[in-house]
Amino acid sequence: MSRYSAAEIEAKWQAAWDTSGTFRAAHRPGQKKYYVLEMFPYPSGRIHMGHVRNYTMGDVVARYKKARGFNVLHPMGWDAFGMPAENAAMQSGGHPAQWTRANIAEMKAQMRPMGWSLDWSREFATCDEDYYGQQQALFLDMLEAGLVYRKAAVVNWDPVDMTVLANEQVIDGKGWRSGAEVERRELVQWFFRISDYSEELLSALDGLEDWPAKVRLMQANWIGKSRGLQMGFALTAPLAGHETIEVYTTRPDTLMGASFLGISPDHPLARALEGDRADVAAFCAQARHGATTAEALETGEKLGFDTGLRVAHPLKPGETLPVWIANFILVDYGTGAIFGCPAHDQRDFEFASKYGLPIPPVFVAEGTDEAPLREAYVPPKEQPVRYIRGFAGEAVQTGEAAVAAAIAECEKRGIGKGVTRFRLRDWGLSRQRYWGCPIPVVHCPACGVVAEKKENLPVRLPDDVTFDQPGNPLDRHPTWKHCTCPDCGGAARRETDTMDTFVDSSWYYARFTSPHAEVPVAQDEAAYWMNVDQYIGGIEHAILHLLYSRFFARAMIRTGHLPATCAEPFAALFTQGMVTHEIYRTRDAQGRPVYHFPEDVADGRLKATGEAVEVVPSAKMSKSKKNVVDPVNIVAQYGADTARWFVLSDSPPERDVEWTASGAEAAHRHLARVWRLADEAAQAGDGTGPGDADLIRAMHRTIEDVTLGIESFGFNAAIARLYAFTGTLAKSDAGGAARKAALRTLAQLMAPMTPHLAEEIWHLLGGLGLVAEAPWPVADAAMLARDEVTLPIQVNGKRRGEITVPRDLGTTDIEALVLADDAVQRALAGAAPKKLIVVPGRIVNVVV
RNA sequence: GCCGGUGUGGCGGAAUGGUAGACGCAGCGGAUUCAAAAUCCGCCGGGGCAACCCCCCGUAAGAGUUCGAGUCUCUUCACCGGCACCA
Repeated sequence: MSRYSAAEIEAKWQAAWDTSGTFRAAHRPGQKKYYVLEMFPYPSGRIHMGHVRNYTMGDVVARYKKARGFNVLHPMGWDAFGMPAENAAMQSGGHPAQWTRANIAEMKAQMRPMGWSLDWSREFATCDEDYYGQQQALFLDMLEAGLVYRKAAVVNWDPVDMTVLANEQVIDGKGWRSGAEVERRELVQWFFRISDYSEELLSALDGLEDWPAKVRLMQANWIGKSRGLQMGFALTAPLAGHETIEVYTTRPDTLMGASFLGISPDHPLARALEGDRADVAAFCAQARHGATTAEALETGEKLGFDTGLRVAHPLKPGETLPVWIANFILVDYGTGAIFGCPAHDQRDFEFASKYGLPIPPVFVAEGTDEAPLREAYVPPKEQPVRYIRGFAGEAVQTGEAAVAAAIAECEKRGIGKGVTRFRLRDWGLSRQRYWGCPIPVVHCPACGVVAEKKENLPVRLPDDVTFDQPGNPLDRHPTWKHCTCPDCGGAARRETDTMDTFVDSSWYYARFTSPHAEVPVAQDEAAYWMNVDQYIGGIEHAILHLLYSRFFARAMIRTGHLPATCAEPFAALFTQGMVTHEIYRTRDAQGRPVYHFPEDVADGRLKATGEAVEVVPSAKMSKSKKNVVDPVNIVAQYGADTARWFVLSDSPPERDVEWTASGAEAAHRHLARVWRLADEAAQAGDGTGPGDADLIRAMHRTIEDVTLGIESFGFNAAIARLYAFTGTLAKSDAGGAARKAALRTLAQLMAPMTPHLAEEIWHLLGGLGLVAEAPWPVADAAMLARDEVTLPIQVNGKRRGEITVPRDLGTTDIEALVLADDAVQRALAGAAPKKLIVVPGRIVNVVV
């Protein structure tokens, strides 16, 4: 009799899997494949519980699918480019490559003891020359296909990271990583033409049935499709080459309610006026400044400036509207100009009220008459309203119908055309950083922008760079950027921008199918392994990473790098919840919060001083709050199986799970109990016992439930069933043979979650080979059916008793038994039941 | 503001329209032990009752559909997430 020793068991079985190459994926054309992928990590140097949960979920799927006979691909790599490596170099010297490589080594050393069934032979880092070189090849092909272009653009400039950010990387006006207030600058930048795919990226969402509806909705909102009318308003007096002002509207049905025309301070006409008139320039400067401050955004005050210009109303001959410059109009949405319809748009209403402009209603609620408005009347588009200033369609119609009618009418009259617009903008990928994939082009004074030749790839990052000053080290490198033009051979300058790191993660899933290929993706491998059957990661990537990847897959199809079937690279997506922990806080002499690590706290007091701590409700583990538990410590204390078991139990995978010391303790206690049961069974004989049939029946029930649980991502429910079965096993008076069979099955069912313990038990009780390679147990349908069923008896829908009857007893017989039941007799009190409902095999309800 | 989601014991959470609270944590009682650790067994939503018989209440609140509602419909409230001068 010995004790459960995770440390011994886990090292042993990890070595066994390695030796037998259990998790090495090989292309086997005859076998059905299954590709499981978890979002690869940034090599920060430490794994955290979030990684443990994410990768354990993927591992459960991978191991389960393998047992079900699939040829499983379950790779791992590193999202290795990016700012933190450069920041580290700036702060403490050293080189980003060195820092990154060391982190990868350290993190891998923490990951391997977790026992995840990863094919490490496919490992790569995005900072490998091999990887980014192929990425450059992809880029060149995309450039040739017209999917990449350069333009001058007002960009979001992060003054702390000294780099450009994509719109998506600006959160509340601040850089997503640095948190610094973002500035606007005009720079020539590289862009991916993701907007070419707006319609397709939107409509294809419908086909992603195994994605969370939430994620699909978030992407649809992000793409932001709208249907409207684009039309020109003619200036009464042309100015600086402007004869008309183009306006986009989604509510052309409200055209008769227009009371002014508004343009953005950045609109070309405003800029033209700015040059001539100091008052306009002053206003525009104020409006631009105001729009970026947090205060202006919160108060949302509408500022306007009447230019004195006027435009003709296209539907009202002889009538004109004033042209205002307004701070709330965005230059880069629509045409940067609007017509204001204050009666039916709250912003326009506020604006018109402030500046005394008319507010004529276009429609009123059915059954009401025109009356002065105190706020804009904006009913849902599908609600019918009565048009009092309509010009197309019925007098009473829905907004939707009116918009369609208005577009048709305007097109007929030649005063505009229906257009579809998207909020999604092109993806700016230029970054003025060192630690990223160099953009493989050359600027030649004679030939212009020239693509690097593929045989010259990769364009390597130079090693000898310094980080002692802000800005782009590539740009100030003494020699790197000086090169010859691939076309004319003359002196030229290399592009010093590198790619946004989201590019790296937009195709890594495809590279895993052929990580060492001489081309970005080997077609036969991609054809076999793609698409990812199950992708697992955090909800925080719902928009950016997933949208970019969907675009990249399409771009790779267009450039011949992926088969046409790979447009949606992630067939199923699962977004897992976070790992949270209570926060322990005390206050220092100044009343500032001081946080404490969980291991320094016991029974609500600091171990060191005995001072009582304040317990703040659970939140995402974060270093700054010190509410973190290091997986390395947990593995050292309890073993990987305990950590794996615990992060899967307690909460449904999509929800947050709270890490508690007592929960981890309980998980470990349970695994030790299972081990003990196996150890006892191993020493028992092979005899029979009175509980054999019951135990085997319970075993089949458990196989069924656990299988369904895993299939449906109900890992917590599967684990609950395993707990229950362990309890049954412990109490069972079955003989040795049945106990051993039950425990071998238990080992198999636990193997996806606690693979090391499972191997140990499997081996101990005479299982053949590795449990990791054994086929999944199948529940015997005959064993699931009971000979007798217990039917609850309800009286008026409330449970009052139960009867146990043979499974196939007829309804009339059941009715007779029910009416004879004591509780029913009591409820009836001599009267006859109004109704008797028998749901065979389920329940009986007596209505009195 | 708009869109979406979630509300179940002290806590995390179970429950194809069919016995609400599986399983785990915490708590309580007991066995074992000289004692402890470890382990094992039992109890564990609220109220009534001498009572583990039984009765009443109970899944955020209110209404509805149904023989039967945590589950479906409507209204309200709270919390969480996403988007947000997007014309």
